[in-house]
Amino acid sequence: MPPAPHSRTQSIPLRRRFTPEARTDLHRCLVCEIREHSVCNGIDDTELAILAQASKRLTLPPGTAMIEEGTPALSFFNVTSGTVKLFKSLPDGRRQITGFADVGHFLGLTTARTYSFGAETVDTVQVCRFLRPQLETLLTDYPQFERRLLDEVTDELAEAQEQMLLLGRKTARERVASFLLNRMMPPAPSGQGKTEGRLVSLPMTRVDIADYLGLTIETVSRTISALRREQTITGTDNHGIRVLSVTRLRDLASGQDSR
Amino acid sequence: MPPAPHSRTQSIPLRRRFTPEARTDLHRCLVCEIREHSVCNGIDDTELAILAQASKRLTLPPGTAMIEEGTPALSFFNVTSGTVKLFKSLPDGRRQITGFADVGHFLGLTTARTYSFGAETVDTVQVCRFLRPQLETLLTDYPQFERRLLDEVTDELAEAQEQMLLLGRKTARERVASFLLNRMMPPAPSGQGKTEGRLVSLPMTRVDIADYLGLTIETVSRTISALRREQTITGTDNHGIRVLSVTRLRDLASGQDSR
DNA sequence: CGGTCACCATGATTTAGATCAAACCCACAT
DNA sequence: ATGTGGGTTTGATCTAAATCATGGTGACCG
Repeated sequence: MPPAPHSRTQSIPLRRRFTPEARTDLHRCLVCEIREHSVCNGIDDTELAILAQASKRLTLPPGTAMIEEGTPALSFFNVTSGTVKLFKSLPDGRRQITGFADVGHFLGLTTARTYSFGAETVDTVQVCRFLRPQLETLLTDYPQFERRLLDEVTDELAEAQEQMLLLGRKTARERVASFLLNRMMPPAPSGQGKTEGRLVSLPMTRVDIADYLGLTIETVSRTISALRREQTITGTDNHGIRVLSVTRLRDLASGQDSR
Repeated sequence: MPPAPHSRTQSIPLRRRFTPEARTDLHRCLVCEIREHSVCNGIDDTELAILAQASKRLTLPPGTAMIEEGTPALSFFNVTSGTVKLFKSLPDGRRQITGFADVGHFLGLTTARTYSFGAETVDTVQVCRFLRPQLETLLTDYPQFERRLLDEVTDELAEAQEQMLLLGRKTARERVASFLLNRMMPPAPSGQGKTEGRLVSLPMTRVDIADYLGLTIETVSRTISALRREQTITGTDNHGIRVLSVTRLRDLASGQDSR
């Protein structure tokens, strides 16, 4: 299903002169190491200048509110480093984190006038921000960009369905196991394994994990302790956990609990 | 949205020659009363023949398995009447219904080789089926079709996030109230109110509702009984419920419980 | 018309996870 | 060195919803 290149492209003034700022922006996109892992991959190398001018890079400290629930939907972001949490809240303060947007993921897409969700940085985050009208232009001018975005949203929806299964039907143990599994880093580059076990990336706090898994911090804490006790995971540091038995964790996550 | 009987339109002016079959298909799309409420709206009136030839209409009895989890993703469907349930399951049989696809909604979209979810008809359902390659063609040839689909998926994702909030953080009462609210039919066409209260469309069983809300059938049953007892809803028929106080239900759904 | 079956309601009891309550750990500021 | 505060762990108790159990209702059928 390779999306055929579409030649509907409106003549784009490529030979236009760039402001110095635009030139650095172009450079930014050219050397962007996550480009091929994001929606930006939908745009041809030769037309990166367009992309660069449509977006602006920002660096945000931990705990920055990027999107406020209910405010006008003006921006679209692409995460180039760090982790952002997306969430929805109830009037009394109960909160559900609906996902973590890591490197290469987008956020802020909506068809509504206002955002129906909030977004806040977990750690230091770099994003490229697109304003709404500029995103619209990219979508109509670059079919491959639009196609790429469609694919991303489709994947996002599949993940959301998986999370609904977790929230609606899994036990606390199964939820935590699923979570750790999902956040496992790719296997170490072979050769010298630093330590035994695969690393899990956990930049967020227990509160965030609890709000993501539909549990309380106490239950999350107890469950992680239990997994540690029974040697499924190790690591005393809260944000650095190692999976000792991936298969065991997989069994736990899908309810094949032997214990 | 009662699916009005197709009015037999007479001769349709055709510019090109179609096979007889294609001609009936074209007719089907031309008179399709839900077209403007679905992705098909992305295709121009003059090019409906393309759309008609890319799809096939099917009528399916209640309880038909349309999509089996894990099977090759070959089809894409557009619902033109009835209700389809989408779900994911765990090895031991626990099931989470991730959504109900009603008239105008699509199902079967994925970037993966196989479906990660199942789909089964709730009542008698009519769908238009597109095969994968044909869908791909439509997407690349008709940017507005693709855009429309992107918008649909984006909305779907927003709904999924709302459902995650429900599953992760709402009480049983709040879940049932939210569900009834979401499935309320549009307000009666003014004038003579048939009976008091707004009708709720519930073609599915208690088991389905429970699997959608992450509860057991007993809890769903008890909760509906309680709402009836306290005059928030009426209707003794299981599939025909009326909302007496929409505002009350809205308060319940968002946790502003006065009781 | 009596029997089977699918679906629903409701009561009694159990339990997984929430809530309540300390205490600990560690970075950092005074 | 000593508080101070955010984040975490662990234990004791409570409770919302699950589980277990029973009966009802109506559709369909030989």
